[in-house]
Amino acid sequence: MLDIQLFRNDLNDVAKRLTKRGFALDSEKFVKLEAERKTIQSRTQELQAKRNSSSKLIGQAKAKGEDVSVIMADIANLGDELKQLEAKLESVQQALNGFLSDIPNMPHESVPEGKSETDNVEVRRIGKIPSFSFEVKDHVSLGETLGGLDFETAAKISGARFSLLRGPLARLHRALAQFMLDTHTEQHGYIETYVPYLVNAASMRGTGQLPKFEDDLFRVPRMMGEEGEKNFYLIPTAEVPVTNMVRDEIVALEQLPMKFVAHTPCFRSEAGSAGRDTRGMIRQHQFDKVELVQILHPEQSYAGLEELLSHAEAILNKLELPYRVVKLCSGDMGFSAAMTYDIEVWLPAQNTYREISSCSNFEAFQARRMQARFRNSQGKTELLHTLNGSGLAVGRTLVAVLENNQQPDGSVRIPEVLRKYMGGMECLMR
RNA sequence: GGAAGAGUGGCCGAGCGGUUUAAGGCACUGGUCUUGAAAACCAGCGAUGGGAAACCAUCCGUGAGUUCGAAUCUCACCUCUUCCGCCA
Repeated sequence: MLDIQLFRNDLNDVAKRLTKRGFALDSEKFVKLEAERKTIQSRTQELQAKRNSSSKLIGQAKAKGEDVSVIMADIANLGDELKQLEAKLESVQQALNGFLSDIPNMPHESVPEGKSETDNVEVRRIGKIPSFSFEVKDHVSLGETLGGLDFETAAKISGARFSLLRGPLARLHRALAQFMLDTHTEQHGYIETYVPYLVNAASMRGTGQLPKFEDDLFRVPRMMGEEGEKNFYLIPTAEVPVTNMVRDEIVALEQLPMKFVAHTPCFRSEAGSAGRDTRGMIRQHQFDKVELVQILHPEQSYAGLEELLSHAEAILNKLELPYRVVKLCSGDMGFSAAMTYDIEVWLPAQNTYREISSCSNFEAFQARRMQARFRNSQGKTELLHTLNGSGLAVGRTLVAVLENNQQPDGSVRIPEVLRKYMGGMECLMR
């Protein structure tokens, strides 16, 4: 959520900056709602003040044993009017809040302008693209050759967009996650966390998945009371539970920066992705990811983003996978982000780079929704900044490892750093 | 699932219809004292919204209700603690 003060102070500027990311702000609606809010709020508060002072007078008069009927008569009808006004104010404030909740974050000044991913800017390419003297196989056929990558059984058990791993491939998947966690905790200073995979609606609102993107989520009904929040949601990323650790908290300055890493499954409905990446395990309803989250002082957030990006890159470097870093243009960024770098890994079978990590600075956008604050050096509360990035998507990393390390006979060389997690195995073969 | 108890500012904790304008303490900030520090003493110190400011409003787990007036009374729900049952 953006700061409502920005809208009050310079609506045109906000509208202009949002246009950059392809969002058309309904300025008129804001002006109207805000004017309504102001009128109703001041009238409401006026009546509340009158009620308060009259009630106090009654109390004092009664204590002295005086007659209170005159004061009582004076405010006889106040209650009804107040009740109506309070209800009205509540609904206007909700409308205003809903209006703000649907507005995406504003891109940082340095974000390149653009409409789609074709306008993204390549920052650097690292690693040498492997050349093969034979026809390269994609991970699906490599899985067939090796055995242990089974989409048919997964489809039987669950449906499309699920995968099932067996044997050494399943172990390699686990090895990747272990390796990532160990690297981030031992070398990059992150605290390992284990978090819930089912979260409430408030958490989803906090990080920006709700109210706008409910279709992307799996909702788990909860048969409980008549009222209240009856649903759990499966997390689409560990960003949600981890970032929400600071929701409704005021943390001490000394606790910053906070750096957390979590390995979790991620669940996405992939609504609207029909027909995209249907082959293989590139786009699944369920996949594992090691996620990096940083909670920071506002002045440190952009340095933090570069650092976090380098942590994700370190994994690719150690795995000897070629990749490139791309800075997303204004039109391609996610709803809550102010700046995003994507890391794309080289996939030989597709002869292209594919996203394997996305690292974003949300500035105070999520923190404002979450009321996540710290006490600054003046002792005042101030909103935190939040960052997160994949470090990395485990399934896609598995795909990249398989495809980039394939041998003419269909076997796969295991990268040096993973071997200790594979019981010393150097090669996957049938 | 059953029973009992409890949720109050950054933390602890009093308050159970009207000087609560949320006591008191801890922590924190400033000051006095001191070579410096500690201690002691003095003062300040919650959050959110509105307002240029004075100031006003809201907030005592959440939501409804009763009342001129609710932290306080009523109802529902949530969370936590203890005990019982079940269970990986």
